[in-house]
Amino acid sequence: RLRKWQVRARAQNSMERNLAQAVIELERLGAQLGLPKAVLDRALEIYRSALNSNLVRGRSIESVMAAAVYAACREMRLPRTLDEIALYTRAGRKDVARCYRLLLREASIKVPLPNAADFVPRIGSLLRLSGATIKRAMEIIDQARNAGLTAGKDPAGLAAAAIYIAAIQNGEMRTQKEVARAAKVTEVTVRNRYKELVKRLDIKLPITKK
Amino acid sequence: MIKIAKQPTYEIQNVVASVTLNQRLDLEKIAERIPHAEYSPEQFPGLVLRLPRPKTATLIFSSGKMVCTGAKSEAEVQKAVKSIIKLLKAHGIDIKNEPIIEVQNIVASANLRGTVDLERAAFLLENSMYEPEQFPGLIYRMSDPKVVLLIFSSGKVVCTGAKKEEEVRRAVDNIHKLLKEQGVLFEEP
DNA sequence: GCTTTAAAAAGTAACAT
DNA sequence: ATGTTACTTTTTAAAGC
Repeated sequence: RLRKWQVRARAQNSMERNLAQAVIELERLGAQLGLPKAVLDRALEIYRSALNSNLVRGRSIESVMAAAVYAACREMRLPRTLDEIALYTRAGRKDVARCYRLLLREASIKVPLPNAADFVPRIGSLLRLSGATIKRAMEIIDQARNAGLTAGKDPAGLAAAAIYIAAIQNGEMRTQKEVARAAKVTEVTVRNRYKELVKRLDIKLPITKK
Repeated sequence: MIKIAKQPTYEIQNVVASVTLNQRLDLEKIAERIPHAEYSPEQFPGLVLRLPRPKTATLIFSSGKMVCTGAKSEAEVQKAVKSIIKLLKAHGIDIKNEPIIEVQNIVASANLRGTVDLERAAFLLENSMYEPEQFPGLIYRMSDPKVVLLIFSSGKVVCTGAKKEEEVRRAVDNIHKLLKEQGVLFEEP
């Protein structure tokens, strides 16, 4: 019986040690990404469930915590891409992505589908655009979804294109380069999405040629 | 007018097979004698032999086991393995046993002939994963046959993990039926 | 777990012209 | 601004680290 108690105590200790290290990692990530406390709390909950399901065994605490933070952001509809989070992690995007998929499948974490509109406020504020323009961009995204133009597309790219169009329509024009940088996608992606939206949604733009 | 139900079409794109020769092979000797053989043991233990026809790449190991990839059919696998053995023999490598060939994986592309609402499909299908931020297709794990399907909004599908062509056919028919039942496939040929 | 090989799908990216 | 090449996802065996 003593043996059983020792095994249990040892397991408990290793879990506590793991969690202590995970909290340090979480605080570091939270500070670098500037995430609100509610998201960090949720990320820790997710990490705890992963730990209790033995999903951390054989994986780095860093990768699993990064995946938990990404899952928490997604749950709470915060516009953070996986690449952004992986940037602050020693492990690469590939490893964090793998841990994230593990959380979805094995820890039965449910995450809402990414919505391009969720990215609009953040990109809009980075570009110092008006509330009206942000609202217009969200309308465009809504139209795009109804027209079936969003399937398979990167939500950040769609948000960038919608903002690019909305800004022009509201006389607050930003270049494709500026929008692309704020949305963390390439100019080519902004251009491709923008062209498709204008064509398929019959969007009329003020004479902005050249 | 007679309604002709548009059946999904599919095409096998890649067949991977393992081959057992039941004899050890000297990869160094093969690499020396066959100039286009690629062999870097520090990088990978297998020697790579590419055939132009059928267009395949075969990995050869010192244990006498091989992995043939790139064939478009099981018949092409047979041809490729025969060619490899003939090539080895022509370079003085003795092959005495008949190769035991086993298909390990079949990859096929398919067309459902319609568009798919991936967002709704992701909610309705239990074993699915849809992360457009990462990959444009919806990943669906089918239990019978046990294959994985990558489904795109265009109605194009990739089926992988099958070991028999029959499994590909069933998987494509199953997903076609399933998506129709769930009302997420909009057929428009 | 990684290394290597092939192949499709559609999207995004990097670098060249 | 367009074109090319390349990478993302999935599957599968092989021998060894």
